[in-house]
Amino acid sequence: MSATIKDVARLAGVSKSTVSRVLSNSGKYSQEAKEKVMQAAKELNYTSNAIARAMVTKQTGNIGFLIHHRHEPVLSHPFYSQLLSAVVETATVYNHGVLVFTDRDIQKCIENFQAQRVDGVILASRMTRDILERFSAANIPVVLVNHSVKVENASYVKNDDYGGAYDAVYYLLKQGHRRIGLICDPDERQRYEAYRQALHHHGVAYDEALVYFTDAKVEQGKQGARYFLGQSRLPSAIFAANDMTAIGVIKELKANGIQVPHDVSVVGFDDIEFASLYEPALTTVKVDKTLIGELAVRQLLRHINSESRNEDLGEEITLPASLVVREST
Amino acid sequence: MSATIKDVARLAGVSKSTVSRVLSNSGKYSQEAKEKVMQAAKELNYTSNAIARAMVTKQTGNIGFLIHHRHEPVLSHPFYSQLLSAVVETATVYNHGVLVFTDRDIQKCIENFQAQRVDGVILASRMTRDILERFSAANIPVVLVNHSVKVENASYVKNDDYGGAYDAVYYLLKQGHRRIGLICDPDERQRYEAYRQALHHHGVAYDEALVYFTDAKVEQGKQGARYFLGQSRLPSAIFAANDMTAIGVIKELKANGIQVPHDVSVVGFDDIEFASLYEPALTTVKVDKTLIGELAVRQLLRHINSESRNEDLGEEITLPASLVVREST
DNA sequence: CTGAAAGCGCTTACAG
DNA sequence: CTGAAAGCGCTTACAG
Repeated sequence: MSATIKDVARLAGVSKSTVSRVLSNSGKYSQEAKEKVMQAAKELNYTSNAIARAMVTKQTGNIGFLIHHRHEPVLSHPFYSQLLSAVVETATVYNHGVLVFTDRDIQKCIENFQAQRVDGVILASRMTRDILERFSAANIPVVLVNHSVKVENASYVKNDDYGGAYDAVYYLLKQGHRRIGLICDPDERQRYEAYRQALHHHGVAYDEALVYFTDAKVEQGKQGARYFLGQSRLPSAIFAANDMTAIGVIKELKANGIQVPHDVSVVGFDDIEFASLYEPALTTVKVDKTLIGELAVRQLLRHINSESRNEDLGEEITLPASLVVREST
Repeated sequence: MSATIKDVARLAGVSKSTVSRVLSNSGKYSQEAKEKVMQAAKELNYTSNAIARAMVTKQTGNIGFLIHHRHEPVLSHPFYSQLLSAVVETATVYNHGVLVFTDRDIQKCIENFQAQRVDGVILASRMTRDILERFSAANIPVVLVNHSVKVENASYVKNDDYGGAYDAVYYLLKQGHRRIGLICDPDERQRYEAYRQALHHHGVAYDEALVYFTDAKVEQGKQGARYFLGQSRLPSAIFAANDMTAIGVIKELKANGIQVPHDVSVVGFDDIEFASLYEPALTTVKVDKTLIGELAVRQLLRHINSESRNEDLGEEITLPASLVVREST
């Protein structure tokens, strides 16, 4: 179908070896050879075959992106779509493609990545230790995003969840709030801990009844709001540790005639694009999804390009999170 | 590194051919051979090498997803992220990976797709005819999403933009509106035409001053609102032919003390997740992004799997669009 | 039903 | 600087 290196060689009157050298710009070749090859390649409309190259170099030039959340696809979640967008753009800059899989069956995803021989993968979902070990066994470099299961020789790019959450709660405290509700994904330990500590440091007793664990979705936020609505006394502020949840909370409160921020203050987490668009605009913890994505691929590429030495390249980058005060508090 | 078919063959005491047959479940093999091979494969932790297979079968099992918009990445736009999500999920079901590229340089993307030998690609962006012809020349099947440049042997999955937009304007007309503004991406010819026709069919003169062409973004929506605000008389309704634009319009109107829908009605287009979350919840034209994504990969797979015959498989699927009336009108 | 052999399109030592 | 040859890990006729 499409021309191969062999066709080019024949037309240029040189060997395949020479063609390969000039096309990949490696090794030595004469200016004359180069011209003939280039000319022939253009004439034949030659495009390189990454598959065949990968066969020998063991590098496909593709990185994998894996995402799932409790067996549900979340690729369209604003947080992840922005992350993926940054990943794809950065990878493209470095001439890498990104291969995406989401599947309820995570084992199948791993197999696919292995079969496709990706050079490395970015894990954007919560993974268990044994899953990480499979990657390690398969000798596939990984970098984990916003993740805390430690495993050797993996890199981490994360947001300062603890700091961000602490700031959020501290801010609420400073505003005079003492009854502060928390709605949090049970996997977000850092945010939960920060909430506890901030309270503790400021002499506010921790009240279990003020904490509601649930998924990071709008509907779950509504549920959380209902949970608080069911209590004899409403918290004066709610830290919904995710913007989608925060929006659900506000909507449900409004539906029950409760004004935000007049009656209850709400702060979210993530600063998705919609946070500033919503009304009231969300006070939230800003997470730099674009930078996270960018650093994740950079870090991964570093692993990939230094496979030779078996040193532990595991590095951990934590990006600062900052509170953005808007209208919901 | 990882075990190959050869290792499995040795351990199982059969030939590579036999291993290949049982592993890919093709051709004939005895039950006995199967057991030995399976056992050996498991023991060695064998995973197939899709690259090597692609080398001979000429099928990588990957499809490409290309997106860009006037040289800007839009992967994180809610419309496209939902589309991609559906594409990835559907592809996964059919055991295909999806390789994503976004680049300002679209030629480079095409080269990458060719080099990676994707089996086909889904084009989610506006493409010019010559770009489509490159795919055709490279013999890569394509399916275009929401796209109108016709090219032979390509399939189209689109939304009934014309019908949806017509319904939206008709609805506004029925509500008694006569001065209806339009804010529209210049590439969305169908929406524009539907606007004109609906007006025409109902005896309302077309007024060029009521039409503002711009990009489908929040900021551009604000600009559009300002444009109308600058006129001596505000339209009584604005059809912002994209939800992001519609939100921008509403925000800007509000900022100027104008109530939606009390003073001005606004209808959007797309029904992104945020449309129903925003306040006022957007009246908009619902586009089934998930179904579009699903049908696009199904259609593409059909092309891929019937490459033998050279018949024109170009098919065009148009999905109905329906108006969803909420609070902004 | 099974195995030996060729071949997919490249890259990379190895000689020259 | 250049070419012949081996080999990457598979699949697929072809014999048997």
